[in-house]
Amino acid sequence: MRIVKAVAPDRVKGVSWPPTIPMTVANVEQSVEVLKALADPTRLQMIGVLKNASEPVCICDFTAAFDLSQPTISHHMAKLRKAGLVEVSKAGIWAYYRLAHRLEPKTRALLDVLV
Amino acid sequence: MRIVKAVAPDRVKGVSWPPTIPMTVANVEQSVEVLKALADPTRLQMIGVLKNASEPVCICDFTAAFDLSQPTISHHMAKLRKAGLVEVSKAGIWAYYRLAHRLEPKTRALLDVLV
DNA sequence: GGGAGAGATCGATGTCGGTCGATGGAAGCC
DNA sequence: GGCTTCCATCGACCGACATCGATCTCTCCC
Repeated sequence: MRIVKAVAPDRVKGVSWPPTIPMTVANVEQSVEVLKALADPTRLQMIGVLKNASEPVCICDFTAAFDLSQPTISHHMAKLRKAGLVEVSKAGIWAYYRLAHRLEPKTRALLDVLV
Repeated sequence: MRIVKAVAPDRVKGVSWPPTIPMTVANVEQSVEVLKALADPTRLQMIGVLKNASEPVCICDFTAAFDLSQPTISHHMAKLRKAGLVEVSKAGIWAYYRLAHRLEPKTRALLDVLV
């Protein structure tokens, strides 16, 4: 526990203790993008399904599983796609989604913790 | 790769492939709360600073380090506090923040990956 | 008590994000 | 060609959120 009186004299804003931020700006931005993509119940469960699935999953199954409209499901999948978390492969009428093969190691570790 | 024609007949919505969601609702909600708290550049950097700090950090240092107003910094810290990620200890005039000691193991692992 | 400084809260504002209905485009079937 | 189905996109709506100035509370010091 710090003793306040002892540090009071040299507590000048931005001078005594400029906290060193231990990440680069690019690093933070990239992490935040992934975190934002995962910070939604629907999308997190989607990722959970895809991570545990042995084969790509048809998006119509998500539409059936979640009580949301088809555009909303598609919107969420698009977010995951834009974040680089999932990939899509069209097969005739259907669209099959799976986790991206080439995930950043950090992202992969994140998913291993979460799901 | 799936052969579409072969699966077409039994692709009935919600019948053939109800995707099993491998997490409980409570689990998802708790993870999403933490992810939302971290899915902001300012807050993620705050957590990074606190995780690497050997001592609690005065919030005035964050106000000096980030180019944001004092209420905004306070608002972000409150979010981290409500998510259970940080703890505050008042010492005289100043407020010192640190990572919560009793973090969920999953949350701890999350921070280890991120920061 | 009175002034000064730190930090939390309030109220307002602008932007972002989740959701839906409607529409569009592509593939399969008659 | 015409119809159907699946899926993405668009436009709109509404609630959530980041940000700020103003204010309040608390503590310290004179």
